[in-house]
Amino acid sequence: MARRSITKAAVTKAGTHVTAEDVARTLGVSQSTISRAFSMTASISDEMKLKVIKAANKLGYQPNVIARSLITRRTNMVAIVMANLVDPFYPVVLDELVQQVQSRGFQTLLFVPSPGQDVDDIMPNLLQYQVDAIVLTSATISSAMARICAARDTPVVSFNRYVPGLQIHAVSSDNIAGARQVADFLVATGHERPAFISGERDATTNRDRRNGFVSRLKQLKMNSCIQEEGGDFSYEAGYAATKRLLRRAGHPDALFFACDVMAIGGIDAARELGISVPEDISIVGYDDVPMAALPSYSLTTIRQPIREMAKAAVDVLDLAEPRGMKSGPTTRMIPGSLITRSSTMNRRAPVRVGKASRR
Amino acid sequence: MARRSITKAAVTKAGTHVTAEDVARTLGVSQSTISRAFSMTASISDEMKLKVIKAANKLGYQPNVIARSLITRRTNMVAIVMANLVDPFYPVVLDELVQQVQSRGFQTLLFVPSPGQDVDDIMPNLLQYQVDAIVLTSATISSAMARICAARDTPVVSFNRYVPGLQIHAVSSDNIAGARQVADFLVATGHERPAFISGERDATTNRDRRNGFVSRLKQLKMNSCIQEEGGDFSYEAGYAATKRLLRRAGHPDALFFACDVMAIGGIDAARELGISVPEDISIVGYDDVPMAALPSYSLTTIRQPIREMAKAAVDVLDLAEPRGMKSGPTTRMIPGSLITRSSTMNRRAPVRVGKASRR
DNA sequence: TTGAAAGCGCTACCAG
DNA sequence: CTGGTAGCGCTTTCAA
Repeated sequence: MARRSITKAAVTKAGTHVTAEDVARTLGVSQSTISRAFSMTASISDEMKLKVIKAANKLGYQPNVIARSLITRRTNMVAIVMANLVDPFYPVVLDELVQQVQSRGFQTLLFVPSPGQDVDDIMPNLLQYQVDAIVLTSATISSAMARICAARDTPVVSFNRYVPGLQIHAVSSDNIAGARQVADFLVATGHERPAFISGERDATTNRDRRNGFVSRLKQLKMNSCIQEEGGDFSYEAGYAATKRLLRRAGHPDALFFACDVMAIGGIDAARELGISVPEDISIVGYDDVPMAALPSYSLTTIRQPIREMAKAAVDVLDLAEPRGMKSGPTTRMIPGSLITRSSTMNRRAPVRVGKASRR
Repeated sequence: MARRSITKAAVTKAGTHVTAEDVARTLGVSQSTISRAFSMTASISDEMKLKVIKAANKLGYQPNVIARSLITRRTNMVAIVMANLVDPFYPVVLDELVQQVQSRGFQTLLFVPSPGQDVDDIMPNLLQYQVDAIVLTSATISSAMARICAARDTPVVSFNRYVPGLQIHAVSSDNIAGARQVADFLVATGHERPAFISGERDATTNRDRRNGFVSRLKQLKMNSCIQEEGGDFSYEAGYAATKRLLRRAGHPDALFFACDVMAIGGIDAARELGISVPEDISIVGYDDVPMAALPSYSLTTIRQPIREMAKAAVDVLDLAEPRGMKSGPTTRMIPGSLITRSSTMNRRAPVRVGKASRR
């Protein structure tokens, strides 16, 4: 026993690893008092609190949040799962999400599934870290996994995807309404042969954008909408699909892409074929990524309100509450807005629509 | 049917916090045994291990890594501090770093300093989480903070910056050598009035690129290098600096920017002024961000070997070792390579240099 | 190989 | 308001 305390004292002296116990000893108070000085709920005299803080600073003491977590059952960590960091849409999403998380006094544990790994595979690992909440971006989990999270009272929100019936929260922009705005706009500006180029076939974002677009065109008595499969949401997919489409007969006069990055690939493909944008063909994207505003592309698109979406997503996790999902799963759809730039033009009065703006 | 209800029961129980104790009780063994089944160093019979794992799965038990951390003093978390997620260089860096961290069985705790907050401000918070190591991207800490980390045996590596004399590891690309390659290339292709447009004035990346460029030009008997201050590494800074520079007399025939994003701003600015790239002026960037390869820009640049840099950064943290910095701070500089595209041309034989390539 | 017991550093409850 | 005391869930001696 004696040997043990000698060792401990030596370690303390070395400056490594100062504990509340150490601070208590130098002050001749109890360890509980040190704890109270760093808690905002516990009652402690201002005088004592000041004394403790001062001593703590001198010794370099910082409460160990890991030890705290063990007893409070809260780690103050939110897991964010994000499969694709490189597509320009996601850095903005991550930035806004992390800001929201941090502004509530929480930290972000970031999980990037390796290629070929799906979210369910990483969930067990993630849950071991006892995170207080989980944000899934452009991904979903199985209903079995959703049940496990519910049983643990760990709220989960899906960002930019939703699965009807799945017992997790969801926040996305209103993709159907956004796509309808595009249809309205293209028809109003005199386009007669619109096409939709899809991204990842089964993603809800893709389906909603396509369905909203096609169904609104039908309502407007425009029954022929060419469709081309891109396969995924990449630049390469947009580029390749555009080349295929434009080489075939019956050229469309407007292309609506499932996302901006694809649309930018589409613009480059059209230009390579000697087809001018917007004189020969109008191009519309979805997202309003930073690149869409560059003068070389100046892409007409639907702006996703990422900041509000991120705020809504983190709000619904209800981090201030002790734990759990209070009110059953919520689905929130936030409307986007049409940003007209010069990748589209009015074919009734052949003047460029919108104005070029740099970034 | 029967199996189904068992599963359901297990999940329900999972809600009430399955601990090693619970698994031990159902198996009639000690809690220590459960612990040993999930440890790879402890000795346990294969038979027992299997039995424990099976029971654990049935009950939905997962070891609580927070509790484990308290005693092992290792959280298996690496903090990554990244101030700017939006500039296209950083998503790639983050992606590679996280891959490296995860591939070693660690997780990433991501810190994004809010505007106006510097890294020293967030370090105390970060250290409370008892992370095993810290990666700072494009940022440094005070020497006082470096000493605190050293005292705690928490290794720190600075990615893409270095501070001579600071007791932390550093990994960056060899910016001086890269800039020299640019100078060599521009002189070899007949440029006579080069200019350098700087980014953030005091960043080591900026200083090394400028100094490497200017000093190499001098060696090559080209003593006049125009310099223009951009102020920061943004598109806007590159755009504005280019406008200022090109409106003044004595037009340069080549612009070397402190980074790609600035160079892209520069291309847009030049085009707006009716100056053709590369016919009237050659433009070179630094980084090789994904956008640099787009046909609209097709930017000649120095490619930073981000994957190797990320690997080197995480390697130097020596995560496999119990703790601490074994061998004093290391500084590694990894060479980049010149990628010639069509934003530059050979002014001796006026034909475009390099070939356009999409992304 | 296994079980019992002692903590890791902290919070939370109970008296005083 | 403060000190004592009991754990949080786990790893790790030390015996058996």
